[in-house]
Amino acid sequence: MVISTPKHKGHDHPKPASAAVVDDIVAQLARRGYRDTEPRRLVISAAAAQGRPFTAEELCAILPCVGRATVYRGLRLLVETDQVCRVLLEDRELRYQLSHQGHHHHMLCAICGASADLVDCDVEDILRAAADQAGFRMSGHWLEIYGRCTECAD
Amino acid sequence: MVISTPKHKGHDHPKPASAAVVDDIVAQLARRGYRDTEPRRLVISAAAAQGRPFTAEELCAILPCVGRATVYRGLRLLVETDQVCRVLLEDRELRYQLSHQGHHHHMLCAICGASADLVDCDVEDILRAAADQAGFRMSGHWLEIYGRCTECAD
DNA sequence: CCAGAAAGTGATACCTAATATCGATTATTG
DNA sequence: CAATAATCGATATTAGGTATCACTTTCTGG
Repeated sequence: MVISTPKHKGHDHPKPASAAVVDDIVAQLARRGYRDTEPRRLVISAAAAQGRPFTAEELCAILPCVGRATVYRGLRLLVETDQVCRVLLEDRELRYQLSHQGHHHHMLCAICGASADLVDCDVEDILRAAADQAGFRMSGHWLEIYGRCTECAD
Repeated sequence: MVISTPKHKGHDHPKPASAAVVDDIVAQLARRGYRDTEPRRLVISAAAAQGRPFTAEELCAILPCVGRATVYRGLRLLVETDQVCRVLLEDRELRYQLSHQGHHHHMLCAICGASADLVDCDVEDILRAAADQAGFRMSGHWLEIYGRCTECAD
């Protein structure tokens, strides 16, 4: 079981998005036929600069020069192309986060909002087996884990 | 526009809510100091009559004689007192369902909308262990399983 | 059993998050 | 460089749910 912990310690602040990361995402999109536009880059860049899961509205506030619809469209596109994943907080607020590709789940800190990836965990096999036993054919699932990260442990 | 559009096809019909079930829930509420009112009973009765997870709006449509706010308040109360639990569909639509007490998860059929309970599964221990390994102290989680029920399996 | 406090109700206003519309703008490509 | 298809952004709209507040009902205790 491999854990990829958040790279920021403490109450982090947005860090400048590396141009390389943005370029890479833009390239991924280009490969699928999506254009390289200024507003799109701004959305990607702002998303990449966040240290933890963020809301669409937060991005809108950060990018007053980009239309609201464009921010939402950009995020949707990024989710559809697996560049960004969505996480659900306990109060059902929807947030976004740069995706570290591949199937994984998130552990979300209720205190600082940080997120840690949980990969290579065998929950899925267990779920599938349990579903099977009930004659249920599992095709997908949604799982979020809530708690406190190391730093907020108390 | 509010129409009760069952996005579900299939095999079930609302069954008459047994008076005993309603009485029992009303009694549970009374024990906590909540009053026994006509609109409340209507909400409980309608909820109990559903064969599968339903939305608040559906209940509103079924109970045109009960105010919208009252339906929502009633559902919230039932959730808070563990009489009803909430389930999330894949498109993040929120639905409700009479609770069979105790911690459990739901398997939701994407075809007919039916829900089956998953109990006595050890997912939680696994999740807690995985979280521990990351120094994450798990306090809660949200899990929904999507797939096809036995009848829709074909 | 009855008055009145407290809980509950419902019409409606409001709110938030998100999508749809549509004319103007921009990126590609021939 | 012009054509055209994608994209943008201001704005309207929708969905789902909460807040308000005057009115009604339930329950209590004298």
